[in-house]
Amino acid sequence: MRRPVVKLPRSFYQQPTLDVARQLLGKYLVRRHGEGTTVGRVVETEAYVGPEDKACHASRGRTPRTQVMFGSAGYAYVYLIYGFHHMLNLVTETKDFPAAVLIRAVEPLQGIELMAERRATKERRNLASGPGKLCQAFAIDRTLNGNDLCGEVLYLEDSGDPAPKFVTTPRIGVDYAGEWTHKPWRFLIRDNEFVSRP
DNA sequence: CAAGAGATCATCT
DNA sequence: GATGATCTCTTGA
Repeated sequence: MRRPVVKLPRSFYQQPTLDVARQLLGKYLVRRHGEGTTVGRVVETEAYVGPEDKACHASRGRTPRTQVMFGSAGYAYVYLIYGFHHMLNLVTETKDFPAAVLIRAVEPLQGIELMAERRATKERRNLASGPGKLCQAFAIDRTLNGNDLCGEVLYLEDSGDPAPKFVTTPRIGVDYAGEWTHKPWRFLIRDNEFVSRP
């Protein structure tokens, strides 16, 4: 049923972060796990771009937490926020330039029962429509921080679909970031019901 | 449906 | 010691 599997290569992540964030829309997020494989179509992303971007964690310099973002492209940056929720980011661009794309929502495609179990809900629309929700549904936590996205555990696939129509908005939850708060660096597939919010 | 509160902890000052 | 790149539940229209 599924198309030829084309795992996104490292060169994909080495592009400018805004391009990566846009091109990720419509791609498939694949998570392999002992309990089963889960797959979702990326419908919402956000770009965090470099040391100047006050919303980007790396704007406060290189720390133990942010060092993954300073590394090479094509690795996962996963951290815990609010003491509850994990966030999945994909490191982009070049070594020593700290940038990443946050995956904010996916449309569940495969392993839906497993997601429903982990999320304790059956509503397909509520399984992965938010950055914390999708990490729970896909069993993504800090143990995957620094994980190679060109490996076998967590990676993106080209869906083969044409690039979807999309819209942009300011990023969510970064009101503290001054002028950077308003950058239209959130990307979402237009009229998609699986986004975290319109 | 909108708004608000509370949950809970790794990280950095 | 403060603070989040959030989610869920409760309240009240």
